Amino acid sequence: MTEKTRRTGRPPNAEAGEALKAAALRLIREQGYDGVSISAIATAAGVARQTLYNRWATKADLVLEAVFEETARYADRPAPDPQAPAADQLRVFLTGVFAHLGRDGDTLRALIAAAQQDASFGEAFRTRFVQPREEMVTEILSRARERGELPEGRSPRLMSEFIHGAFWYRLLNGQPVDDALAQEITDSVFA
Amino acid sequence: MTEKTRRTGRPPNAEAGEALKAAALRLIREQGYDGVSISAIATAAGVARQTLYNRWATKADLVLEAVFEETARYADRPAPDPQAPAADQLRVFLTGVFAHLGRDGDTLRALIAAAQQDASFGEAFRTRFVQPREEMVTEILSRARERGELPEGRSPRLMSEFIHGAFWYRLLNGQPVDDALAQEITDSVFA
DNA sequence: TTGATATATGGACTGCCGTCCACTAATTGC
DNA sequence: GCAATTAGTGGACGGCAGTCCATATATCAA
Repeated sequence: MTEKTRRTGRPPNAEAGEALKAAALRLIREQGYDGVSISAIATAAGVARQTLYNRWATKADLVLEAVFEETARYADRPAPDPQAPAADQLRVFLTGVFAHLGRDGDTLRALIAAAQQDASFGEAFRTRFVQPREEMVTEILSRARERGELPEGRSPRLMSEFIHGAFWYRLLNGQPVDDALAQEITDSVFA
Repeated sequence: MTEKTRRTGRPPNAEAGEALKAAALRLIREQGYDGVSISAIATAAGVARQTLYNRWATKADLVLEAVFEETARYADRPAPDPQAPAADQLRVFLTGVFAHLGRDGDTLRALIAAAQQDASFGEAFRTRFVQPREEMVTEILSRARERGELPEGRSPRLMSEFIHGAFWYRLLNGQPVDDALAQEITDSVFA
């Protein structure tokens, strides 16, 4: 259904898009998400403000894409060894996620806030960011269930919601999201 | 330390404050939190914009106070019977909280978002709203622990974080926060 | 070459925010 | 009554958001 290649018209300038994403990440790390205006990003990238709007509807959409590519570049997710004990898999996974939050937690908090204020961005954020991570945990727990490592009466889906809820709650309330929490969560789920 | 009564000067017009809170709640229910500007609230209340700023630093501070008084008016919290089984206490408490979210969940989501964007409001929101509710659950679970109703190896504090995290996560991701979730959570905590 | 199509730019415009100011109004202390 | 103090009003200001537009630019199709 979708046209992969446009047949005509001036092609988008790829450099402009890359410059915008790079400028957004740089400025936000320097001045915080809310301290950076769309105008400032466009100016820093050396393009017109309208060019940014041509690509993304909001600052949040731009930043989501930039963060997404950034994490992919650093190969953020070493897939957990499916043979290891499920508790270890979960702890390793959470440790990795929490380490990322230590670097970009403020940006993620800002994106969660943006998702509450803009329904269309919220949809994109959940689809591209939230659900995949929730499913990774659900999958670890489902394998654990099959191998009898997860105590009876615990639904992988509900446990995954609990786990994500716990660190969202900590993140959004300014509490530490660290290795100790990863250990506590893991102990609690498999106890 | 704080002076309770001012000795001199024109006294604040109590009606203006009440009119602002009432107008804020009414407009937000009609048009959504982000659809209502500070100017619109002041206009609807029939006062100058500066009068609103004299009382509250941000729209979020005004709405937090209005919601707070509103829930107090409707006597939102029938204290759970401390003699009942802890599982029942928890389920009743969660059912009550979730019913409130059905009415004002959108406003609460907006306040959580505002707390991420304004550190000073975040502090007030957590102190006045989040912590008291977290402590209520912690207390129910602590009593359950003393009476041997809470399985060993489960910290009331961590369980309370899990519980609140679970419904925050649902609320912030547009998933249902209903009686079924209250039942699931209760079963899971006491299973 | 010419026309159709799509992007890039700079500028304009409205609305709101947060702040500030001059002025008026209400209250207390002397 | 009068001065000091605080609250309320209306208006101004600069900054940013989001939208729109005229114009220039780049590419494809005929």
